[in-house]
Parts: sequence; C-alpha cells; structure tokens
Amino acid sequence: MEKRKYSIAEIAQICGVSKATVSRVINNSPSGVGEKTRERVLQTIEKMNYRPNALARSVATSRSGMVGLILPDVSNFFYPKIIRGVTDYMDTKGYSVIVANSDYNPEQEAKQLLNMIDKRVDGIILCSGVSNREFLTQFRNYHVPLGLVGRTFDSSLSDTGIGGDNVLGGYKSASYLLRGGNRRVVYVEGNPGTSGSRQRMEGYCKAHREFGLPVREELTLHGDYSVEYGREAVDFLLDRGIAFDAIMTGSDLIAIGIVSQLQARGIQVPEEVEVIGFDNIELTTVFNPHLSTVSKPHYDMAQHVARQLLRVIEGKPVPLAHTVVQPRLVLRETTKKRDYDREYL
Amino acid sequence: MEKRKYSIAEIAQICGVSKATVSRVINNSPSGVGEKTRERVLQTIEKMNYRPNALARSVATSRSGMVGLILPDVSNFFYPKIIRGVTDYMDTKGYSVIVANSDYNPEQEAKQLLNMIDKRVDGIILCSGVSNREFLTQFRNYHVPLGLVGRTFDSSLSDTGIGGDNVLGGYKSASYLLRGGNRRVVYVEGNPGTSGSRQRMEGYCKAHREFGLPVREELTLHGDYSVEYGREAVDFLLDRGIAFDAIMTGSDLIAIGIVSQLQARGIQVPEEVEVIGFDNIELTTVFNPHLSTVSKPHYDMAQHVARQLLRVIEGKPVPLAHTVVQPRLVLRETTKKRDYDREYL
DNA sequence: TAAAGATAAGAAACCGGTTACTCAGATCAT
DNA sequence: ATGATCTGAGTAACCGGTTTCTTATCTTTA
Repeated sequence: MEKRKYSIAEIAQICGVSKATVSRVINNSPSGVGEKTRERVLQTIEKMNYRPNALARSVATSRSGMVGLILPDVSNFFYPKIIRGVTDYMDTKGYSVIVANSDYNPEQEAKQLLNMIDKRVDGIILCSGVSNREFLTQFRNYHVPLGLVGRTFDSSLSDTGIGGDNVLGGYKSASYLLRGGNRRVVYVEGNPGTSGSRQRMEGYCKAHREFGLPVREELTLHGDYSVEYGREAVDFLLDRGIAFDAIMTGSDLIAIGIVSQLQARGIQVPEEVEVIGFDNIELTTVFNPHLSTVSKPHYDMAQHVARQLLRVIEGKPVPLAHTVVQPRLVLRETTKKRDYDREYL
Repeated sequence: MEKRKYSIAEIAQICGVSKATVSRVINNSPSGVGEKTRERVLQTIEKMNYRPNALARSVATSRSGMVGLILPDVSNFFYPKIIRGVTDYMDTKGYSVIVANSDYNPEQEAKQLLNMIDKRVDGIILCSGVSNREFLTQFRNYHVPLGLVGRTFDSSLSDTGIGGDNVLGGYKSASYLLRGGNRRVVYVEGNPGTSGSRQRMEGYCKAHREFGLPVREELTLHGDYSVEYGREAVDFLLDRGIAFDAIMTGSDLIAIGIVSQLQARGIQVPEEVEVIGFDNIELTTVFNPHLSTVSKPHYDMAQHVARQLLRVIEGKPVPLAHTVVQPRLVLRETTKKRDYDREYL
C-alpha cells in the first residue's frame, strides 16, 4: 500500500494540522485537541500505518524506554530465568531489554556497558559482573542507573542490587559436608574472578576454620561454569591421585558434570563421594540422581531488581535498595540422608 | 568530576570548533579535519568522558544499529543457544540485540513486533513464530528486514530464513519407531499452533501412511514444551489406560519429562517404551539415559540467519536466502539398539 | 608570481519527534 | 454588550546528532 515510513510532519500535512497537534494525539495529552480533530488524526494514522519513531522521541525526551541486561553467558542454563524475570517485568512497564554477554571477561563487560551507555538505555542490570571496583566506580560517572544481581557490593557502586549471600552459601555447603564427617572436601569453582566465586571460597574457608581443619590448596579447582568442566575436574583429581570424600561446587552444571563423571569412573554418589551443587536450577530435579544444592529464587530476584531499577529511573524512592537473600541448602540425592538434615532447610 | 552528559555542541564549544568538526572526528571521516584539531578534539572528548548519543545519530542516519530477536520463551532450554548465536554474530558487527518473548501467543508476538518497529530496529529475527500468514503478510508493509529461524515459510513472508525440515524430522522419528515394530506410536507435541508442530505431525502421518497404519486421534497429545508437560502426558496416557509402545515428541524437554515419569511409574525405557526427543539440546547427554533425538545445528542456524539478515540490512545480495536443513536422527539410549541404526545417521 | 587545486573548517539545513509560548475564537459571568 | 477565562491549535525552538554546501587558507604548478 504505502511505500515508506511516514513522519509526523507528513501525517500532519495530510490531515492539514500542525506537527504539535499530531504529537498531542499520539501521546493522547489530555488537553489541546478537539474531539473531531483527534478523530481525524487517528484515522489518518491508522490508514497510513503510521508508527511514531521511538528513537526520535527518545532524543527529544531523553528517555529511551530501553534497559540493558548484561550477563556472563546467555546459554549457561543458569541465566535464562534471570532474563525472563527481567524481561517479564520490563514488558509490563513498556521497556525493551537489550541483552548482551560478557563471557566473564572484564574487558568485554566494559565494552558492553559502554555500548549501552551509547544507546542511552535508561538503566542497566548487570549480572554477576566481573568488573573490579575501580572500573565500576569510574563507570558511575556516566550516571546511568545501575542494578546488580548476583553480586553484592557496597552500595556506592550501584543504585540497587540483590544477591544471594554467597559466603553463607559456601559456608552452608562446606560445613554440611564437614559435619557429615568428610575431611577432604574439594571445592570446584567456575570462572575465576567473579565476586561470587571469591565469596563462596570465603565461606568454605570459614567452615574449615570452625572445624579446625586446614584449607588445602590442591583441593580448590577453577575452570568454568560448564558440565564439561565438572567432568574434567573429576578426571584431574582422579588422574593425579588426589583423594577426596566430598565436593562442593560453584554451580549446578559443574556438579552435574562431576556426578556423571564420577559414575562413569565407577564411583558411587553419594555413598563414596557426596556432591553439592549451587543455584538450584530446574535441571537439578531432572538429572538423576537429583542434585543436592544451594538454592536462591533467581526469577524473583531478577524481577525484584528490575522493579527496583525502574524506581530508580523514575526517581521514586527505593526502599531496601541493596538486598541480600539467604540461600537455602536443598538436600536431595547426591548427599547422604542424615537425621539433622532438616536443620538445614 | 562532570555532572551530566555532554552534547556534541558542548564539546564543540569547549574546543572552539564547530559541531561538524567534532562529528567528523567522532566518525573519523578520512577528510576534513587537520591533525592538530583532531588531536585537540579527541583529548577533549576523552577528558569530558563524552559519549556520542547513538539514538540521535540513529534518527539522523535512520539506522539504529539494533536488531530485534523474538522467541517464544527465553527460559526454555532450547532457546539460549539461539540467542547466543544471534548475539555473538551481531556483536562482531556492532549491532545490539533487543530480546523479547512471545510466549507462543500470536497477540504477544504481534505486540513485540510492533514494539520493535517503533524502536526502529534495523531488522528482526523471529524464532518459531506463531503468527499466521495474513499477519506476516500485513507486517511486511512496514518494510523491516525479517529473518525467520525454525519456521519455514514461503519466501514472500520474510527476507531470509532457515529452519529444520520438520516434516522430515517427524517422519524420521516416526518411521524409525514404526520400522522397529512399534504399532502404537504416541506423538506428544508442545504448544499447538506453531508451524513446527504441524509439520512434524505431517511427517508422523506420512510415516504411518507408508506403513499402512491408521493415525489414531487419541495418540496425539498437545500441551507445552516443558518437562512438566512430558510428565503430565505420561500420566494422562497411563491413567486413561491408553496402550502404547513408543513415543515421539516435539522437544527434548518433553521427552525428558516423559522418560523420567515412565521410570517413576515403573516402565522401562527403552525396553518397554521407546522415546525420541526433538532438537538435540545439550541436556540430552547429561540426562540419564541419554536421549535419542532429532538433531539440528541451532547455534549455527542462528548465526546463519543473523549473517543473512545483516546482508539484507546492508543491501547486499543474499544467496540462498531461504534454507532448509536436514535433521539427523541421533540414536542413543532411549531407543533400542538395532543393526540398521547406522542408516539413520 | 599568479592561477588552479586541495584541504580545513564552519554555517545551516535536516532527521523526527516534544513542548513552551502565543493567539484567535468560543464560552462565560456580570 | 463587555471584559475575563478557557480552549483548540499553530509557531518555533529544541533534543543531539549528520551532511551538504560554502568559503578561507594553503599548496601546487606553470
């Protein structure tokens, strides 16, 4: 029917009114347009398939109606729920979401952040960021509302944030295993450099301190957050003849890799080696045996930070801007059953 | 340090040059700026932390550097790889990706499409779209480059597209099961209304025709693409006393739900019932038993359509704009081992 | 040394919107 | 009937960029 996109000026001309009037109709401003004029303009808009250019509007109003979401790796099964939480909320509020991967790489993360600044997003949600304090501090100079999820930092670095207490998570995991009598508890982490990874380590150390046990260097492994790395970690330990009784991990994916490789190499889980995952993604109950893990409500956390971020953007007060959620230990089939299990709920 | 975002005019004023000159520096246009001026401007930009407003540039150039990606449900484990494929490619070309969910809902899909039009994305990738022909035809009036992935349609509806041959996929799956001697092959689909779902059904029917068997209404089930629905489907069949020998599905998630529920209800897989998934997501080899499934290279397909879409956007020729990839049957542990298995590679 | 050509940089129009300000005509109270 | 108030609608400036056109200055060449 028509051949290109119309502009507000053309629509105005077609119905013989001014741009201002068309603009008023589009934004249905309460005043300023008579009933018949409004009707006429609406009809023209309809007939011409006119769609106002949101970009132009953005530069005029300096609000883009877009937010950025940066996460390490979309295809890691942990993140889709986060995306969903954010997009679901943003959708209800009419915001679009630009998604980008950082690949656990500070330079990449920085690049994506800048890119979003350039696109003038109204705010950014950064998930398990790997940037260091200095960079984030400097980044604040751009004055873009920033929400952090999964990484807890002192409040000056972001406007709002929610994260699990990773220290506690690591502590619960390690101390449960130690209390069960395991003396050689391995800690298999994902990508190094994330704050979550360091914090879990802290909890792991704390537990060992309480049990009066030393933290042995060779029982701490770092790789990435994949099933594949879980498998490799097992091979690494076994092939080097490093003895161990239990494994605590930085993610469920790693744990799944570990369990499946232990089984493949003839080691019984949990009888010979107990394993605890981290995150409680949906997979944990699909995989056999069901994974014991440390749980946080990701979807809800994502929605929460989305909501908070919009409050920041809209200049509303943001109660409890920085929140830490207590992770729960979920004991299923990769740990032994014990009478005190219910204490850990 | 500074208090707000600078505009090109302010930068120009600060170094005592015109907007035009600053603009030339920013876009490092080959001509028109002397060495010392360029240097001075660059320093000011650096010092002021100036970042050009991509939105304003977009309205001036009418190219936004953004593309839209619409998929049914980000949190379905099938889609993250698709997102990754698209974002990875777009990243290398400097495009941002706006992601939105359609929830298998035509209205929602239409809403997201329009939203992206408003945001003036340079192109849209629509994944397993549920819109009907009429809507898509009408949509073409907006003249936004459109790439389809996972849905094959006649070429007038999109500029480029890639999809698995779902008819063939359904056919391979069903005929393998029938050839193995199974007479009551159930077909458990995900959300109805998707083209993929209809096409697999077509393949399923074709196989039955070839084997001279009737397609029985009660052996076709529809729900959604979740593990949970797989479980429900098994309960449904068992509780109604509907006998069956094998199950072909619309997704691996469904298949996983089916297998795990069959086992839970004491039915051996594959000895008593064989199951074939669809898609070959990573999970298939993490889950025990490893899932037999129909495989397509999702990540590559996503990258491919991203590449093609950019060619359309940039006005370059697009060879093989519409591609159909042949799915492979991957036989693992939820089907019985047979001597002719290798024929199906 | 003067004419021709190249180059650096500015002025101004433009992209597609929003919005403060203005004003003519209608409505109202007196 | 008259002045005050309201209201519909237009004008023009603005948002932050790009780009065409023009001009002043500097080289080059004859």
